[in-house]
Amino acid sequence: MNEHKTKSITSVDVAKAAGVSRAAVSRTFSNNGYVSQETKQKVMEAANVLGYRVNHLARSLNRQRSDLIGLVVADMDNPFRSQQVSDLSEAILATNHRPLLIPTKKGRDSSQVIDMLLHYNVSGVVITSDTPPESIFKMCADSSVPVVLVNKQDTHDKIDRVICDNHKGIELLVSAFSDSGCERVTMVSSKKDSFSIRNREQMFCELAAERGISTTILYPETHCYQGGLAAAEMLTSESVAPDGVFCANDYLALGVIDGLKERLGNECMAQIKVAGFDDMQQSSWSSYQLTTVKQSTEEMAQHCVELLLSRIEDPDQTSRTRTLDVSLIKRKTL
Amino acid sequence: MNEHKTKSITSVDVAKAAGVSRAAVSRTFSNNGYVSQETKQKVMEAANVLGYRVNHLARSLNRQRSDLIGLVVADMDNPFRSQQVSDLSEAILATNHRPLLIPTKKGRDSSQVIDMLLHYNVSGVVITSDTPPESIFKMCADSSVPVVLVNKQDTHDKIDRVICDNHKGIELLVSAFSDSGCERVTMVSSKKDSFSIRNREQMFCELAAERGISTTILYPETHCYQGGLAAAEMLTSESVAPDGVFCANDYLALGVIDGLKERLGNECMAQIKVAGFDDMQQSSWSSYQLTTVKQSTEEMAQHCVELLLSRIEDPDQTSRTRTLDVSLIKRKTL
DNA sequence: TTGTAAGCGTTATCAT
DNA sequence: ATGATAACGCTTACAA
Repeated sequence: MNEHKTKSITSVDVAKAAGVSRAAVSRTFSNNGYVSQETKQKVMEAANVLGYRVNHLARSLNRQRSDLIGLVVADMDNPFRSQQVSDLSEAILATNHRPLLIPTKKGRDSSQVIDMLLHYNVSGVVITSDTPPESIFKMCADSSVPVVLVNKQDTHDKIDRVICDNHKGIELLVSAFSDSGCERVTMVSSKKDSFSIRNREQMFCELAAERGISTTILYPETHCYQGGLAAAEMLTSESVAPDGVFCANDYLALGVIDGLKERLGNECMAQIKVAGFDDMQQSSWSSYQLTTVKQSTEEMAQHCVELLLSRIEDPDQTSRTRTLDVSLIKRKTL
Repeated sequence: MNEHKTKSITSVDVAKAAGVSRAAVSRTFSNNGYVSQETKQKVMEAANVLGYRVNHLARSLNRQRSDLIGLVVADMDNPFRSQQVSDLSEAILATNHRPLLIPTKKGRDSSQVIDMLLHYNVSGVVITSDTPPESIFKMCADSSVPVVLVNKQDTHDKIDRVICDNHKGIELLVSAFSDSGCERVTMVSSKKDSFSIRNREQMFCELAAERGISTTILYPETHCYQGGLAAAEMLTSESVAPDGVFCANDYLALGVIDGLKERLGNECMAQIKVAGFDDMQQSSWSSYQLTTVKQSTEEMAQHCVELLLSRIEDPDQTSRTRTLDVSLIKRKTL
């Protein structure tokens, strides 16, 4: 417990105390180059006594990479998003990198985001925002910063993606609707743009048609709880009621369920089948018991860091796309 | 659009291009020291052409502070927590700092957390974890890194806190229970330790007693949805049913409501008053319509950055505690 | 107002 | 295996 309140302990201090050169200190802490057990020991001891910690800023400056990973995310209010963020940051930490959180709420200027990323020499970037301005990842790619896009359509040279298997998911769902005898199912989509939503929309129509299920699509303003509420209103004012409702994501579905219950009473859920997509935490709550398709955020995070790490190793490999497996979670609503 | 794929543009490049010294470049970008309009202009132009960006790593190394703010948070699964994180990171960004996200999930070694913080010379730390190991903020304080504790009891020299006004909140709630004629209300707490929970527990018992309301306390394992479910089970197996239930936080309350409905049927909520604390997003969902006390996460975030900034300015001022105002949100359950 | 030069704390190269 | 030494890119006295 020394009292150097202001001046911080550097490798020089440790070197002096241990009676070695600062190169030796560097080598012991970076596991790089040769150090004898003996000196390593001495260095460690001196470091402990002095309370020395490697200065990552200096290290990063020298190595030209910071071990920081930019985590660009919009809509953290969405609980599914925050789950993604949580798992991503855990995964990033697990690989000895640090997540630099960059929320892109109410239209933060994308050039600002780019600046943060580039200013800090981030070693990589994960983008889970719904509609990331192309400029962001283009800029990163141009500066040869590894980028992983999560559930985004965009494709770009040297940029990897991980996409959840919407096709399989929709297939599972359509089968389920079909198996429970649904003939007219309405899909709840959203006006706001999003790859996942559009993609699911298209596939649902295709696969439903193949099974002889007729489809209608509703477009509330947003794809969140409020949007679901609005969709429920549209649903109940339609001339012929559908026998099933597929929501582009769980967040919408919860709103739809609540809206339906509000208008039609709690028992209405027995008459109409509802399904969502994502399997967010709340979907399992007993007020909802939503049947849905699960995409594991943990696996997603795992894929992201693997892709990132591999591209940090070898920046010039061609773009890869990892598909995230999904599975049907059968609950009460379908 | 130049093609220096690998070599990045430094202030020297800009200086050359603009025909000035690199000090001039530094001055223009750091708004520090004198620069004539004329040279500023030249520098800016050259920088634009070259696509120059200040290297924050180098700047930080030199200035001995990184403008990074450590965001230490546990339990990001809790939607209220993620809302806090979201607002905090926005507020941090707004002050031209960057949030370094440090989740402390399944007992990450606290020394690891400290390392991350100290390795990067963070300019400050916000801790919203429920039970942050004392060692973390002690270490930071010793290294004179500004720390703000959110809803924590601990107090330490040079460490600031922002605490939500539990007293006022509980008062509002007790009045509400009293006004609707409740005489026996059960409080749902939790075995897991948490300042907010304990604090509310104690105050509730005190204030309820003053009003002649008798209280019982339940201790499920955790203070989340599952804990609420468990509490509901205990509640329904008690000999005499209470006429009111106060949950230490909304997350518990949602579980309690769902548990109650499951056991007693949907209509049971007419018989029993329920209230929570925090006002998380889901509490307003129509399946719950939970009456609760709101603590604004935005204001909380605002307080945090203000305290942090002020302490960065003047590190030696005495500890301050900011109290977060709360208000009663009346919905259907009480 | 501008330029020069000395750091900031590491790491990597090159001798030894 | 170890020790000088030159980067890494920026800021900031101090001179001019």
